[in-house]
Amino acid sequence: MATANIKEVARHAGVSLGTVSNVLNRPDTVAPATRQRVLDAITTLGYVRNDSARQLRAGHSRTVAIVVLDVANPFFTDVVRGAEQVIEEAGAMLVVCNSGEDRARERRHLELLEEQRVRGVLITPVGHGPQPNLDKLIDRGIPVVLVDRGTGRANRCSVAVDDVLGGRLAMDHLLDQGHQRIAYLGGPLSLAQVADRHAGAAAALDDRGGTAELRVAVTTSLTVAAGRRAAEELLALPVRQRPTAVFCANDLIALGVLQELTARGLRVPADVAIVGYDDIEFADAAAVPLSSVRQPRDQLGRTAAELLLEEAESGDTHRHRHVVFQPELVVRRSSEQPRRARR
Amino acid sequence: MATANIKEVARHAGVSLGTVSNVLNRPDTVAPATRQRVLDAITTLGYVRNDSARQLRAGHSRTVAIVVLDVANPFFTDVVRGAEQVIEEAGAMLVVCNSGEDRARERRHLELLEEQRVRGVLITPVGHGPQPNLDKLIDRGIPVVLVDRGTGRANRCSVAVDDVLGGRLAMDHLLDQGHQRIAYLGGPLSLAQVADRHAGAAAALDDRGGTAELRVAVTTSLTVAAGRRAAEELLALPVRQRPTAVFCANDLIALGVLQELTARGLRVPADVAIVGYDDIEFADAAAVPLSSVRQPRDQLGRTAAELLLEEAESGDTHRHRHVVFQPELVVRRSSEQPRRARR
DNA sequence: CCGAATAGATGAAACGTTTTAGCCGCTATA
DNA sequence: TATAGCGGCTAAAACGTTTCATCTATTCGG
Repeated sequence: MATANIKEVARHAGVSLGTVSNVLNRPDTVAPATRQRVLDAITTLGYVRNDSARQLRAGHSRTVAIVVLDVANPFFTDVVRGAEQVIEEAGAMLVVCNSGEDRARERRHLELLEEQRVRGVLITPVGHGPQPNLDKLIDRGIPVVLVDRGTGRANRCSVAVDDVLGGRLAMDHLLDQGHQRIAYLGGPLSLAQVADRHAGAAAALDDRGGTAELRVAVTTSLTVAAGRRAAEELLALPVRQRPTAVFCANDLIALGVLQELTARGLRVPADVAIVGYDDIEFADAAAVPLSSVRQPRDQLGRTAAELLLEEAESGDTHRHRHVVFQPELVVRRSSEQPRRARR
Repeated sequence: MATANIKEVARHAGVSLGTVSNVLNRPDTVAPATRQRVLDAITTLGYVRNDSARQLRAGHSRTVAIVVLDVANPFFTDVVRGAEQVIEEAGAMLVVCNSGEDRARERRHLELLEEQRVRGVLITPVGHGPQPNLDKLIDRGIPVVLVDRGTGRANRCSVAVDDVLGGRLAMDHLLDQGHQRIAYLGGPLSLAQVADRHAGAAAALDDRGGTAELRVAVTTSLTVAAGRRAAEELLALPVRQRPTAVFCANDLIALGVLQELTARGLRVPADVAIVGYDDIEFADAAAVPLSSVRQPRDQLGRTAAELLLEEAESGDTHRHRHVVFQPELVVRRSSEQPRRARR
């Protein structure tokens, strides 16, 4: 069906085009009788606003985008749900884009979003370092809020969880359990989350000044499959060098490690202890319930969305803010085995 | 920055407006020298196409939407990834909308998508029965493909997995294990998936003609939390009436049940056997690895996207198709306990 | 060397809104 | 009675593209 437009509605109701627009946008400025006539015309013609035309006129759309590293990662789905809630309350629409930890895909998405003149972008960027794409958006006046990534940059807001602290918490815990050979599993290191959590762990180790050592095994991504492969590598080591505990950059990796170790006959935590990160819903339901560093996921999303809307409303008067949440260690069976001296 | 438009580019390059458009859309029709001049102007001005204007002209956008019941459900995230792949290859963009099993939100999303004149919609609808919103979209010429929902309807394509068969597989398996009191956990029943899986289970029971019984416990949603609550209810039953096996409408519920039962001191599968549905990645990593009915998730998404694009291209000549995949039972520890007569 | 074909570029119309300036008829005020 | 103010409405411009009919050189075949 050739969709009816505002002009046909006007003709059908015997009013001018501008009046129909007023009925739609400022109903109180038009007399009740005419208003009703217009509304009737709208329903009989099945008229539906054309958003392209509105946007064109307005100069920007009413949608907000969130670009995440992995749509299938429960951490991000929770962040998305938090953001969604706030955005929808504001009458806007949230579209979810998946960069898949791939810079090229991220760039492509940002280009498309820029063409669409989106109202704003929430993003967990793939890399750290300079981000020309994001700067371009900001130059164009599109608000950008960094999610799960703190920054000192003055030209954008951010919400984050203190990943260095999170790394510390996990490492301190494992050291407290007496572990001497510990591995950090995660990657790619270009992800700031991965790097920061490692930095925290390394710092905790340093502070102790003991003989414990931290080996790093870099994975290609933060998925269950990557965790499985990483576990295989650990198992390939001579037993005397094999870590007695692993700290994983996220829970998906931890679950992969757990699966692979168990499949190969090792016991968790007796042979190898595991601490994950994110405390996703499935951590608690795992074969051995997983210790994990918990992040306030949906609050992260909600706050990010609020900052974005605030910036979009207030325009130039806006002062960028950087919100940092504190993580929290949740200890479960995967790391809790009481143990004495370890060798 | 006031964004540069095509006219300024034209002026800057000393050509007409139409020529710039040609450079953008049909580069081969313009002389190399001018083309280069235009391209230079584009980069120096930082010109970015305005998609609203393009859409307005074209009459429809280049984005495709997928409306899912729950963004945080791993089943749907996998479907989304499958669809995404196909859509992006075609140079379009996939936006993910979350109905949250809520009819009102679903309707709101569809209205917004209609206003946006999206190229097409992939959707797992909340209810069964007539779907006026979808029919409206179709009337307007927007292709709709039903995901995970077969239908005899002639005015749309669909991809689905045979849920009745899936229910049968699960039930047959549990009956084979000698269970006599079995519960089906899932809801709301308005979800066709939930209803069909139950129908399959009931049919399997009928076919046996034995004394086994199937109790139904309806949950409010398909989440881990709902599963926990359902398990509590089961535990409230007198022991002699308590089911010895439960078949869950999806894996999230199954994981919730597993968690709650374990927390209350029951053993799985010794005291209660569990079979889930979807075979999500975490089923295998659960405390007790979960038996589950596997669905080809990303193929579901891929196929749906392909059907949609096909319809969008071919227009009127399109013949609607209904693709049905077969599910497959994956037996793991949660239901595998060898057992004799059961009482 | 002429007419026709052709490559390359142009100008204007169209897509469907929102917004703004202004018009008309009426009432309240001076 | 003249004027200002106001509610209700209209007409037209503007947003930034794409497309199509048209125009102008240039080239080609004869």
